[in-house]
Amino acid sequence: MIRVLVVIGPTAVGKSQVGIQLAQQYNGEIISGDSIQVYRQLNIGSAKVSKEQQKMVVHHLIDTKDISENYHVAAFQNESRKIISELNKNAKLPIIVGGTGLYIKAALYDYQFNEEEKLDFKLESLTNEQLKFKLTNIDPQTAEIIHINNRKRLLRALQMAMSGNKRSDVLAKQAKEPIYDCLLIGLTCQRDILYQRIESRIDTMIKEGLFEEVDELYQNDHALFDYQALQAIGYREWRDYYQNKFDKEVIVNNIKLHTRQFAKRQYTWFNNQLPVKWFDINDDTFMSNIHKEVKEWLNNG
RNA sequence: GGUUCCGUAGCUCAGUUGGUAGAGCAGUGGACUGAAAAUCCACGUGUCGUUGGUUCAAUUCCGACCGGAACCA
Repeated sequence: MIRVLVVIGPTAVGKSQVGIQLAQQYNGEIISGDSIQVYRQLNIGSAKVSKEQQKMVVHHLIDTKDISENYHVAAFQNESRKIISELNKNAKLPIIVGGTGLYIKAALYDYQFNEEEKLDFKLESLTNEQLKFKLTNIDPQTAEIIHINNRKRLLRALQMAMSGNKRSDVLAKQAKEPIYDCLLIGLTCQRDILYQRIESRIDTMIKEGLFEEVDELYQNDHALFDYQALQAIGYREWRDYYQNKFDKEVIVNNIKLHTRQFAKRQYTWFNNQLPVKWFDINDDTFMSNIHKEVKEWLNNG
């Protein structure tokens, strides 16, 4: 089994730095497990690793898309797996570093996506009740699981069912186990400390020119906020600024608020979806503990 | 100084024609298989400003006091 090292954790705990250290020590290359850092134009707000850091260690899946493109799990799974097997051929240790739980799990586990799905059944005009009713008829098992208010999921499940790939069937075929020999290192710290880190990280982003970054994109393209990529925290909030709803101070506070809420959701995912070994970054020995863990893992099997 | 209004959950406010109260936001927990930095779900006891009075019963009515706002002098 190919070995894959993974560094995860909520936003602003310091994953990038740890990833770089591990890559240097264990002859690895980094695969970014992040749904936003793939976009070339989103730099400051996505907390992308700097050019200097990218020179220290090879980083993959950063700056691979234009903001006008839509990115998604299936693409990430495909691309990351290709890189993993290539690195393995060259005797490099693949290290996934990122905070997008679904992407990382889809790469590591037996998630299956169909090659080409033509999903264009024009369901947008239906109400949630109608969607749920239709889904109950074709794929009752899935209909039971998805809450009626979760329109996005209802739509997706119905599209799948109508294209002949019932979600419940697809899931039933999967082994639900990792396809790699992976070690998941989780970085954490006390909640209030994390929230402080988030606060100061965003203040730093503003100083580094987050607004200017957004403003330049907006001046070039007033349809900016319609792009999927612009749903990213740190970016989408500025729409309210251009619509004269809030001033900059309120926008910045909203970015902080949304980032905190995001970090909490990340914890929920990591704690319940993946077998993570957690290390507290405020523990003086956390880095050496991680090394111990990694070495043990590399020496086994 | 006078008049009027306000003081209820961390915040913004409803409400009880007198039977000790509930929304939104925040917060916490959870779900998650092609938007995931997305989307969705669950969870609400708080001396109803303080203190007297009326009453079987007061957060609700009356008085005083404290804090805040507006207006008049």
